[in-house]
Amino acid sequence: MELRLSLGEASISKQYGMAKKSREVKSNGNGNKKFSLGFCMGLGIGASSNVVEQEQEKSTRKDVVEDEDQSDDESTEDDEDDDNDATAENGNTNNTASNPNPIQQLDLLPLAPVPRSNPFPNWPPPNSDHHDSSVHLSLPSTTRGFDFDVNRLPTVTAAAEERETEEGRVMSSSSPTNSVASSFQMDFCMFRSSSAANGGNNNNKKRSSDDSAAMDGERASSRASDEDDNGLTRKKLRLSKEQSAFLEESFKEHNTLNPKQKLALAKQLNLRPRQVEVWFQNRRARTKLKQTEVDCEYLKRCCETLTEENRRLHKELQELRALKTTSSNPFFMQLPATTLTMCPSCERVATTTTSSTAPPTDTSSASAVASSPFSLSTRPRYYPFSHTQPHPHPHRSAAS
DNA sequence: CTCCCCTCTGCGGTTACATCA
DNA sequence: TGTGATGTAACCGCAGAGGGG
Repeated sequence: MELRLSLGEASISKQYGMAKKSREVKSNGNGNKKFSLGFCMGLGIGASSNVVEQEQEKSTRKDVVEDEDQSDDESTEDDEDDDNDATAENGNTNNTASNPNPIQQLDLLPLAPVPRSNPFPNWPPPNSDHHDSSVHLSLPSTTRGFDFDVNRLPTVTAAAEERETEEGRVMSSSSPTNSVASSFQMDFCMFRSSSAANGGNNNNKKRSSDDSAAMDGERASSRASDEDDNGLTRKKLRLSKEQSAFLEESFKEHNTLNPKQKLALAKQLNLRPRQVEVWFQNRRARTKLKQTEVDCEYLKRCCETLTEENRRLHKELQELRALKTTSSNPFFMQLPATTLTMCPSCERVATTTTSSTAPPTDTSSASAVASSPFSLSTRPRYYPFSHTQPHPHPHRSAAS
């Protein structure tokens, strides 16, 4: 089987001209090799076996069940309803559990199109304004305003299957990057490997609680895409505005997610938990980057202000020296030492009279920096720089 | 208790793709 | 229509925490 797979991968990689990283076959930690069955469908030719379809559906169900084990408010009736819906949609009444060794059916894969069930029975949501994905499959994804939401797993109804069968020709002849089939199949790959990974985990490490088992499954599912988009072009999946807005709102509340939150969010948005996880990771990264930019800008302003202050001080010093050399006042030298300071905010020079015996104040010392209004502790926080919190003006108090 | 292994998670960096000017 | 810039989803590798044997 591995040989068959590697051949398939090679063909795909060759066909797509990809520099594929060697992650096609991995150990699942139990010494067994696991691989993506679904990748064979990535040829864009279409799957050929009902058995394969059943396997996909079965693994999908497993994912869904495990996901819903994670959520407290889910009942198993929903699962059954989903199963029924999927079966009804598919028109496939075969007993999927009756196949003892479905993996052996792999060699039937890459030929004729086959009816596909909906891997996510509740996908798309009933009130979704997204159209049946099968309608959009015939459209090139590069078209502007193309409405096919690649984030949603395709729902292929029996009525749409014929159309899709015809469109398979278009898909297979189109460029891989434009092929809707690629994302289509990537999703199948993930479901497939999810179940495989779950099995591996269960064999490898026995867990007593359903929770932990589900966690393993979820995590495996999360990372599954890392392993199983073998040879397929990574499809860019744009989140819808609604999804982004919802995620954004959620991020405002908490910028990290615990597994339950992640699953709930994924379920609510009809995304995979992995997508939610990645979105939050990227969102945190963006926040950090923004903060870095703000800090950078802030330090730049600090630098500019200090440069200006330095320039003024030099100018002031020159004036004082000129005054000193031109002054014939005998009391000039007996005046107490004066330290000039400038408020970086209002840019006014203030004088501080010190004892003539005291050492001159070093305005560039660390203490001066630490007391500077530009200390890092007061740097702005990812919002526009403002002076809403004016710093105390030492020279004002000294002057008063 | 300590060590080792495994899993999970977050992060930094990067890649790949979609979109726009 | 082609192209570079930009935004971002997805990926990779690593580190650290935590649990179990």
